[in-house]
Amino acid sequence: MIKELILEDLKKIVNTLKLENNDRYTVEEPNSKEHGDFSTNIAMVLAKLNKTYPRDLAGKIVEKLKKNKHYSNVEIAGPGFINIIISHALYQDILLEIFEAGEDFGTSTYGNGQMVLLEFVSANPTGPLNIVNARAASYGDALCKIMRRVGYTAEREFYINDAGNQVDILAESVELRLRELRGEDIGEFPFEAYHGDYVIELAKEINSLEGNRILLMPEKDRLDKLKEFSLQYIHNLQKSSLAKFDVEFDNWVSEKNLRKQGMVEEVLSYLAEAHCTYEKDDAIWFKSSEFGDDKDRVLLKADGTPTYIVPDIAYHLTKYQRGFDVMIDVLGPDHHGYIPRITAAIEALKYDQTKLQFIILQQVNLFEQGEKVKMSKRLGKLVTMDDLYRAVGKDVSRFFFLQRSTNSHLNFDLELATKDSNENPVYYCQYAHARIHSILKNAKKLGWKPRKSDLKSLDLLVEPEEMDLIKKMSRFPELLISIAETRETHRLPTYVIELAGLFHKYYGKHKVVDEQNEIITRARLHLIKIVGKVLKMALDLMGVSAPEEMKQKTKTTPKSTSTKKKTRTTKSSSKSKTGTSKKSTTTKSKK
RNA sequence: GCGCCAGUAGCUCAGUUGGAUAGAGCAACGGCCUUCUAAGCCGUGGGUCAGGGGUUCGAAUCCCUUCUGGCGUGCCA
Repeated sequence: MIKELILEDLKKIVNTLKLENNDRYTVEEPNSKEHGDFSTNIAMVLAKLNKTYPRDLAGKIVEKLKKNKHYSNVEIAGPGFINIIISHALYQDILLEIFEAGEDFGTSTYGNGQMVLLEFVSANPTGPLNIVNARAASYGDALCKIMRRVGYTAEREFYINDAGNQVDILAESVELRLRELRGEDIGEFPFEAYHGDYVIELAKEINSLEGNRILLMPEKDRLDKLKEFSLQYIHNLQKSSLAKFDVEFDNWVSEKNLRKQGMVEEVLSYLAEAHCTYEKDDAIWFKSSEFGDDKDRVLLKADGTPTYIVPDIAYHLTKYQRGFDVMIDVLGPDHHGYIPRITAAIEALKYDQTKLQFIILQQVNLFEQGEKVKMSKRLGKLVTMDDLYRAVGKDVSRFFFLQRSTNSHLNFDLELATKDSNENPVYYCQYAHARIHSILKNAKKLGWKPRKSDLKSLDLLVEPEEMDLIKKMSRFPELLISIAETRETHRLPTYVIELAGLFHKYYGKHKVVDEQNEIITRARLHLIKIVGKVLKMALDLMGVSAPEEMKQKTKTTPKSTSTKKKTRTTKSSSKSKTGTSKKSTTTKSKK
């Protein structure tokens, strides 16, 4: 909001001064307060072009900027930066704008209604969702919400690989467990089979519903029945895990259905028609190396069955056929080799490849007692999304996952998160929101509720901390746009932490409710109420709740052994017994 | 071997796409609760931005190169 304003003013000045322009200059928020509220490098960028020195050019621009009432001070600094201090009046106007925007604050038409398809999670239906799936769910859902907010028409889609080799193995695994359950000796459980406990649970479920009826069926019927049952069971399992995270999908696409519709054969014939296939060693190959892949890929195995590539290509063709402008695949870390294969096919079939984009979510490493937890689906050793939910809950998980940029590995210390969640920034943000509501409640007791007529006295807000809050809020709309553009959702949690921090600071320094001064109290109530709304909006977009009061869990029973309590007691004891603190410092200095 | 990603404070990570003295949380240390919720605030210490070279007014950021870690490189999905 403010940035755009300054950029516009600069543009006008460039015109009136008849400067050569390359539009390369920017307006930034300097990290040091001494450099003003905003600063621009325009003089440095345009100096050479206009055959002058940065500081000379800056002087001319500053002269013009100074005439604008929006800026209370403008000065030249360093090699030719122009530092701008925004007037209180402009901040107050912006606060009013934010108030008037209400629930629509941050919404925009930036996306122009473009149709976006977000595919994420898409886990194999052979087991419960794991930690990476949880990360994908948190990411995809948040990105979808943000993109909708800035004017895209976005849909969330889950592609179910409910056909192929892995499903056969699942059915066989279940059968073995079922036989075992009914007292048969199955020998050693095969290495290839799925070892997770959920397979045993699944078998129990079948046993209680069907007894040994299925086992008596002829082999083909038996496996089909087991397959069908298992897929449904696991699908429900996955769906319920997602529901706990408040993640819902708009579409579920089944590979099995695509195959039924003859898509596999269609893709094979399309590629053949495009002269992109050949036969070798009894298999049909795709000349993907001609389209940027490392090597050619098998489409149809020697045994006549298709590889996973074929239905996956088919699936992506349906995305194109459904008319999306942008299609985003959110993939796990082990799937980046998959990208050139799919894009090769898209290119071979002459679809617009630029519409298909990929986001790779890097690995999630779990740590327990300082050691990395090895996870293996095959061996059934995995930490599930449900485990995570039980350990830390939805809010902490989602916040945590969103905080990291997609292409950095994420180390998740499960023990730490389970033991004590105080160090989670989630609480810091939620607490800010709860504090605001608490203040509003207290003001209400005095009969002071924010009224529309109070808006006239917003000019009483002049404290630097108040300006900081407004400034931070004013950047919310552009932040959402830039997140939608870059798909970097991790910038939202960062923003919330910053805004919450500014509020906590404000809270510490200024008392909002001043019984002696109703007018200023009312102005401040408006301010914090708006801050609360922006916090809530941002948290909503992340799928994190914004409670109006915090459960005071540290102040409960004396039995409670939370770390916070411990640190507090040690602190107070070191206060009273100075000896202990001295001891600890000496032991430290020895190191 | 080749490809993708990463390497920033003791730990976990940001760093507004090339800007000024590199930040936050946790951990450590010191202070602040008869005052709107101390899950908070204020202060202190902590850095060879993996190493080297280059590009320019200016580099954690861009280019080259070396090292380290993760992943991929299936007629598995």
